[in-house]
Amino acid sequence: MAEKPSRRDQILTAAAELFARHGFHGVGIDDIGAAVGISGPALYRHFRSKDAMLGEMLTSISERLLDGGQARVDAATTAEEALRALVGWHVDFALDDPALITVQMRNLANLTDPDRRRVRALQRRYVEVWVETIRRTVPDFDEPTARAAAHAVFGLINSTPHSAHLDRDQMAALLSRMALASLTPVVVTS
Amino acid sequence: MAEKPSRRDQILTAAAELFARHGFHGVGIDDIGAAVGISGPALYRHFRSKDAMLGEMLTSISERLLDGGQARVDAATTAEEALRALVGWHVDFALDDPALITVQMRNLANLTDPDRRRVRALQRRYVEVWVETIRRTVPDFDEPTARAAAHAVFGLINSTPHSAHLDRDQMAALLSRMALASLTPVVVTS
DNA sequence: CGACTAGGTAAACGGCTGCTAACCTCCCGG
DNA sequence: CCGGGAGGTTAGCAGCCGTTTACCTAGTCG
Repeated sequence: MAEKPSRRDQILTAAAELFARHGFHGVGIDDIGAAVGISGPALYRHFRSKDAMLGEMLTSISERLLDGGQARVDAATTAEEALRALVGWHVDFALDDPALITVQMRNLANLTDPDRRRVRALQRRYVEVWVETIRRTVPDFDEPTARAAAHAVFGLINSTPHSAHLDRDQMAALLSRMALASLTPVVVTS
Repeated sequence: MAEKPSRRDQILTAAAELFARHGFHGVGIDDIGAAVGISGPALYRHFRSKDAMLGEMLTSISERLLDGGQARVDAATTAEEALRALVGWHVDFALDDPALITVQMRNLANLTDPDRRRVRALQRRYVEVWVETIRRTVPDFDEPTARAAAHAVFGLINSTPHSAHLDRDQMAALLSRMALASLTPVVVTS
């Protein structure tokens, strides 16, 4: 039998799906409770507040993204390999956890101030990993351009939740190819 | 002197910016009023409800996108030209109206049911324009693939609001190049 | 000049919602 | 066997917020 997920985790994944669909303010405490079979205020046995749920959810996802990305880059030997690994990592994440990706994209504004600072810091470090990797493979991108390009690639890959009409593997292949192609126009064009 | 924008339009643009920054539910009626120098309930002289503001905002943006896109495609003579025009059109829109683009991406869920139906219908027709154009330039994409690719390109271009650290023209050039490159990997790769 | 209208105000209401309080019930270790 | 903590429950409060109401201007037009 599978490792039973702790109640906290059950709640977090359920909440993530609801937040992704209806937005943070569009979901009530009672909705989240109902989604895990308990009702309403029982959640306060596990979380200090609704804000705390979002906070924990977003910091954990940001940490996972950063750690995984860093690990892939470290494991790669060439710059091109690193970029491919990074793209693959982010694509897998977006396809396997579309709810979390959606919440991270849309609900940063609903975080508590200290939580938002923490999450932003993690995200910046993740972007930095991308920027360095991009600049190693596309040397004629200056830093601001590489940063803008990284954000654009995030947008491309994170668009997944809006178009699930392809099966997972085809989607992964398509997104990876598009992402990599979008990052190497200079070689072909100019 | 410029054509004075009607009060309604002032309100809509102010509301768009607020909705983009804080989310629909994160903005109060009083905030919107304050942003245009009047206070609170005065808005009800111009709109039936807060929902109606979002509804009008999103239907108008969807109509503009569709009409503009269709026009560019009709004006083009070759398929490649049509695709370039479409990309340029969407990029310009995203760069000139980042708030509207953000709201359209994030706040579909907050629409009234009939409004959402209307907006969805318009969006689908816009996507259809893209799908047809993409398939004319990349014939080996089947329809679902082309649709997924279109959504991915939207994500890429709409990522603009998150990374304004480049000036407008550089940003437009970068996004256009990346978008076009992401759509034509097959020619180069296989 | 008088009356109607467009547009604004402040005050109040009513419902929704996050959170707390008080209470219950297993389960488990000494 | 019994006491306490973990994890539920329902009822209720408090505050926020969209909306309505009643009232007040300033133009404008017959």
